[in-house]
Amino acid sequence: MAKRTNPPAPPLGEAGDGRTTVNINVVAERAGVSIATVSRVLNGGALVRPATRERVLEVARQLEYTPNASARSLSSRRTETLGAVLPALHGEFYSELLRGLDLAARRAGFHLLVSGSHSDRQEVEAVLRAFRGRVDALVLMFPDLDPVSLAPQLHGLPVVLVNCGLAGKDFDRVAIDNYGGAAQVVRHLWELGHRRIAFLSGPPFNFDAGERRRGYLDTLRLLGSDIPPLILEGAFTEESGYQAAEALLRAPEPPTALFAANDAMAIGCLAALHERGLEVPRDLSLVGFDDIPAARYVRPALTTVQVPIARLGEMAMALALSRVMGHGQAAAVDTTIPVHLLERASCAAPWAGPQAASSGMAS
Amino acid sequence: MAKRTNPPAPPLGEAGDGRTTVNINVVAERAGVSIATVSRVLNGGALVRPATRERVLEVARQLEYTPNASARSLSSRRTETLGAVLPALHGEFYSELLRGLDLAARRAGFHLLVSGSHSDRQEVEAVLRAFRGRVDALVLMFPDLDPVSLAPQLHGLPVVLVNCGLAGKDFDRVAIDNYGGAAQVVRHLWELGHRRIAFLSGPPFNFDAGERRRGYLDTLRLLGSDIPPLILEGAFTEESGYQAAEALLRAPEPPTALFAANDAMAIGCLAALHERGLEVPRDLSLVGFDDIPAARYVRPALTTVQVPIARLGEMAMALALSRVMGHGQAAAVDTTIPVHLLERASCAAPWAGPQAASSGMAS
DNA sequence: ATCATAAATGAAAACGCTTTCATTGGGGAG
DNA sequence: CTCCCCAATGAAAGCGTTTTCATTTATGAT
Repeated sequence: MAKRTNPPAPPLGEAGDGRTTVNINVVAERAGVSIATVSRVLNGGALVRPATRERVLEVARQLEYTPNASARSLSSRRTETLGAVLPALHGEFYSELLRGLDLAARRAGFHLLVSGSHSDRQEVEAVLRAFRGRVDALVLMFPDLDPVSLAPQLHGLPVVLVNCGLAGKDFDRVAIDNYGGAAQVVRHLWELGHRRIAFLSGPPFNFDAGERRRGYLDTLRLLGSDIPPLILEGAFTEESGYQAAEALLRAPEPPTALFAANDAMAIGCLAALHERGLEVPRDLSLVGFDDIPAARYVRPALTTVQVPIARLGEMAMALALSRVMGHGQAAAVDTTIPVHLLERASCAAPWAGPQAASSGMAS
Repeated sequence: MAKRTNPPAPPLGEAGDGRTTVNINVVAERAGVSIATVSRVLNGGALVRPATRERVLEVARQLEYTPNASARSLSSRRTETLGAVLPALHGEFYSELLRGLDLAARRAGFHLLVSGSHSDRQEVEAVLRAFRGRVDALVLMFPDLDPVSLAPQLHGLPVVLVNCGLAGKDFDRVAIDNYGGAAQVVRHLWELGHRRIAFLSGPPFNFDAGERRRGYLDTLRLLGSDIPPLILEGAFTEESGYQAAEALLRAPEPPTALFAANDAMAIGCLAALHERGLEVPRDLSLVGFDDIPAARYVRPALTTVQVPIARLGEMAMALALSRVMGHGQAAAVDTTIPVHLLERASCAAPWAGPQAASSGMAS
């Protein structure tokens, strides 16, 4: 508070006080050069005589000088920091995403300012505003918000959207190939001989969920299925998977395979089926999506779609960084990360044959 | 680069250019006051006439003015940002920790600058240096580094150490009650009737691992065990758990219970035992530590110690924040977060009774 | 009304850096 | 031996705030 009350102006070079922060002036004086030269040495390094450079560097090392980041960004208008605004920070998905972001950021010498736990639009806007002057670009992810409407808050910062629809032409975007992954699942089941393939969907407005559903429907049609698709509504939670399984068993003509839009729901199903004395994959083939760690531990181990989430993060960061370095503002980029099916133990050829009569299923 | 090349000085109030950043000057001019007043309105808000305040606020809103963070911190020496330097960002543990940190930070209106993936000391030092002038305090976690030796890099920033030994008197510290958790485990097994309780340890220099081991040993002694403790060396990985189980089975007098220093190893054990045709808990009682999600999914579900990791993060952040607000520099604080045993299905009374003869075990 | 006093406001000096522009010295070319 | 040019350096002007200190303007008490 009363830290700046020294009109006598502390004699620059003096470390006398013992606690005077070492700034560029001190280094300059000690090295017998101007602050401009110190700055040059520490940055681009162009146009400094080797001898001078050495001297400055030596003094800086000796004094343990570290440039003040705020001052630097104020002056240069670059923060060397990227912001990541996510719906949450914990959980398998975001954790991996973060790791990818961090990896790519550090590789480029950038820092990562994160913010999670946003429930409503208000909060997101507040954060976006607060990030002004703190970051050089943003990586945004909203499973359900409309990103374009946020544009005004962005103050012209480069933005990369992760896993969301409608990039518009203003933002770069990178997403998982949800559609393709779903297609692979359906194809796989189809090739095993399944014809009655049900789909357990995610929350209605979630982007990933929608894409996976679309993949399921399109592929079924593409394969020439003449049986109407069966879609159960889920919510990406284990609980909702459990309930869906119960509903499934009450269906007049139960399917021989179930494709759950994520692993959590698949695991919920598994529990429900197990309780009913049904066996996977004998009585029902089951596939998930995401390949969360638990998928490996359930019994039977879950066949699922492996999603390279960390790579998603890395790509997003790379895109953001390339905007920051910004050589020539090219048009918005839209990247899709491929995924692949991981066959484990929860699928088999249909028990009662492709032309399953509904009777054969009970017990 | 050539952004500042306008000697004619852009007429302040003019949005004419279309892209002139709105700063405090513009707001001041439009509101017909000095920048000092604008600053006052936007900050403490003391000593401004209500009418003036309203006018300024209105103009600011209209112009969508957001103060520049760099300038603000340069001047005020506060960044409203906290740094978290962790060994990694992904994985169950860090993910939860991060969530706690984020939660507490946002609650206080602070931002979170994170950095993970540090392999060696060099990198940590570099990050610490780079954080200067970017954060108001630090939350540090090194499972194995000696924190005190880093002090010089810290430039007098407040620091909170998470889960590490030797806080020294310079740093606050918050840790999980590893020791107490281990004690609970041993007691639980003892009460079930187990006397031959083995311990599968973590990496030698890891703090958590050491504490858990200490808890195991002390408690056994305290309970008056006359059987020498049996310690197997592990590495906190599933793989090492698997191998340990094999070693265990070759022991002359196999224990009736195994306490693994973390869940990953316990799960590895489980797999190995299962392959040998042994059944848990009939042939061996098994306990883990951490309560990772997978612990719930393995069969039998793993009895383990639940660790409130998010709370750990929250506490760390709270401590850091209280230093930043810094009313009176009290002595360093050392907090321990309690944990509790979660009984699931992997423990039972010993099969062959407390006075187990080694013969009874095979099959 | 008048003056002391307190409440509002403004001017200007930092904060620590980057970057422009001017200046200084040396070296070669003539 | 000059002259010109370029490499190396320094002076100084910002960058957008906060905060001190002085100044102006209201508020009461007399």
